[in-house]
Amino acid sequence: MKRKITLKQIAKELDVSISTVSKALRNSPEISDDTKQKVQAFAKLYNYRPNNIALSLKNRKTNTIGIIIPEIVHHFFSKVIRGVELVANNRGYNVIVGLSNESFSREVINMEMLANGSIDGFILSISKETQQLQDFHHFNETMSQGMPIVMFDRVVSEIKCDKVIVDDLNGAKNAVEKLVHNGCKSIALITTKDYVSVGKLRTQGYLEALQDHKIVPKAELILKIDDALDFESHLDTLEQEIEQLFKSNKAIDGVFAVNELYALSAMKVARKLGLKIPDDIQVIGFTDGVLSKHATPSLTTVSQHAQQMGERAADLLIDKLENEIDTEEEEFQTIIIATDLVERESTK
Amino acid sequence: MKRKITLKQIAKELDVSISTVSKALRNSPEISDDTKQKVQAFAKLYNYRPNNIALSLKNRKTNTIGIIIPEIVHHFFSKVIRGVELVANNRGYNVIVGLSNESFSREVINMEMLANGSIDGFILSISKETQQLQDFHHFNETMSQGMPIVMFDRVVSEIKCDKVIVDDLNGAKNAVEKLVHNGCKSIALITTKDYVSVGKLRTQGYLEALQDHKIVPKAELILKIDDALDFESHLDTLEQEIEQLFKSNKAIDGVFAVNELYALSAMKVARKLGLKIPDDIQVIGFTDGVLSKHATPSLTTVSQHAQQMGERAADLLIDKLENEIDTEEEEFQTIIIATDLVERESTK
DNA sequence: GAAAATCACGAAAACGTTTTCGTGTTAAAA
DNA sequence: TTTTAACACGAAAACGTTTTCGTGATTTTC
Repeated sequence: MKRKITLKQIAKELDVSISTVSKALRNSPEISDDTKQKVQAFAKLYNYRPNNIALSLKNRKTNTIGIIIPEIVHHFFSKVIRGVELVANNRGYNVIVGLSNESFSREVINMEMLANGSIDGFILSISKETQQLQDFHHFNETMSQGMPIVMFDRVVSEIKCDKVIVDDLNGAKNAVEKLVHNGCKSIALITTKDYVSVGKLRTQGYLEALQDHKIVPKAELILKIDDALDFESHLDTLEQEIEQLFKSNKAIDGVFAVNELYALSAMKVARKLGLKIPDDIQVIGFTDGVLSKHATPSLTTVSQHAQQMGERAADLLIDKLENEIDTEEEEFQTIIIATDLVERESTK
Repeated sequence: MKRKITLKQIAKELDVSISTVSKALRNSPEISDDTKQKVQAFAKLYNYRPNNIALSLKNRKTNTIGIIIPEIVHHFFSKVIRGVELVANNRGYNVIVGLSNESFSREVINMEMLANGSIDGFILSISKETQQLQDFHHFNETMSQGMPIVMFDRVVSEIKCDKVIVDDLNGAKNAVEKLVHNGCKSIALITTKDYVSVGKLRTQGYLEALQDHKIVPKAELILKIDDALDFESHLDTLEQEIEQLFKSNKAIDGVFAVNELYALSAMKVARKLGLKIPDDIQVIGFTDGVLSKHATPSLTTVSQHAQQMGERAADLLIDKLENEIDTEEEEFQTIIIATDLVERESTK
């Protein structure tokens, strides 16, 4: 088990100085061809690679970007990561992943851990708990130390930074309009409590679509789920609430759900109540994940282009990192990613 | 935008030496209480945190582990990552994620990128292409430079290192036995080509189970899918092949599939052919992901405990990193994670 | 043949830490 | 009072790079 070879060792072996070795390897004109050849051959033989840590320290630049997400076992977030990885690697950067598990304190700890020199900038989506607590000091602190942040999906307007968001409002609006055009007269909404920023916007899209078509929204058609930290385990409750909704409103012929799981549950309950999809009732969900694609019937969804979000976020961050020219007068962008309606079997 | 504060700056402000500041902050008895208080107060005020990069360079230890996986948009792998993150963070380590996208060259590049000082050790699952090419030089090189590797799930026996694997053989065997006990007389197998190590083992488990019950395996009941790099896009072909299988063998009353997608496709085709699940035909899949849980009918699967795999792998790696006592005579462990059969609606 | 220019290389600083060792000052022991 | 011990701190090296600047030797120029 030999250690990695360093410039110093090469210098010693070849009886030249460290500087000569360094220059020879970088093909500096200062060094004679003889010496260059000798050094380069030796380096190749021993498979020399410069130590990244030393480079980071010297250049005060790690070429690594940190990404903090609430949850990794999640189609949307993992697709975002893939997008970030893709452009980051192409542009010579590494990616460190930190998980907040939807917890405020873990978000803070993870950020502090990475902020001390490990990375050059952050890409993140804030945890539910942080959204509830409305405590954003860690973002401000990080940025005030000159470390740029790009937020995606779950953003907070109070923080001035680059952002990449989904056009939640119009995505929802288009989906509901689709239902209206398909002849739905009584469209239910299954959404989250309002503190979840994206849930709120999607709800708003639903309302606007109805208003545009002169349909008066009815409160009894709107089901707001309290999605406590893990909704996976509350499937029963979820289904019961939906069943209640359907039973109290027999006229429902369309459902818009703000995520896949709600939509799938709605379909399941509908089937249980003997309703045919899409003949008796049509369903559209938000978030185009694996579940939608492989459900039976497959689910029409609003696609968020998660990978593209990751790519844009990474480009935004790296651009900022590499253009330190505009030191003062920071300009922040917000990129809005349009959604697509992916039509499948759950709508006519 | 102030830069992060350093020891040097504190020293200058307080008119002491850098060493004094360092010692004061680490509560060295060499420093008087007066000075300590002064320094610590100042450091707190300016929110001083030691620079990780400098520490890494000094200690020749990054406290970061690298994890290379073929694909992140995948329930199994993201669960493994979560497991790794969990114990890594608990034990004071960061996690860097690299994606090979099932490509040999990207696997090599990613490893080289991280191996030059960025991390202390690897946790990885090899790409399909690497499995095909049988080129493992990068693993050997990495290890010969003193960087430990822990492989999980897709491992290769030629490489001597710690491993965490699923008990694929017995997992498959148990599943098939379950089908036998449930009265299935003609059990089909949907698997991959043999170069995929796990596919091969699961196939073997199927065969052993049949033999144990004196059932003679029939070649026509075994469908080997050539899962080229992305099977998501070959759904049609997949379903056609399965339909062919079912039509040519009307007696089939049980199916064991080596992954979720194959199992789901089998269910879909069966339903299309008018077969009732689980009455006419029972289905079991390998890999307990979201699809299985939310399918209708929900799918009985072999659970691999992905998160636990990640945890064990991380512990294995960190143990090795922190016990450098046994320099020579390396002992390598292989941890076998037992599977569970999660019974749902697709079996009786 | 002397001055100037070119060449080929080395010394040293810097990035931000920690730690070993040395040293001047004060307090305790003889 | 002198010697010794304890105290409080600073200088410097080390981790592995890159880069600026200096310098001796050789070559060119007039």
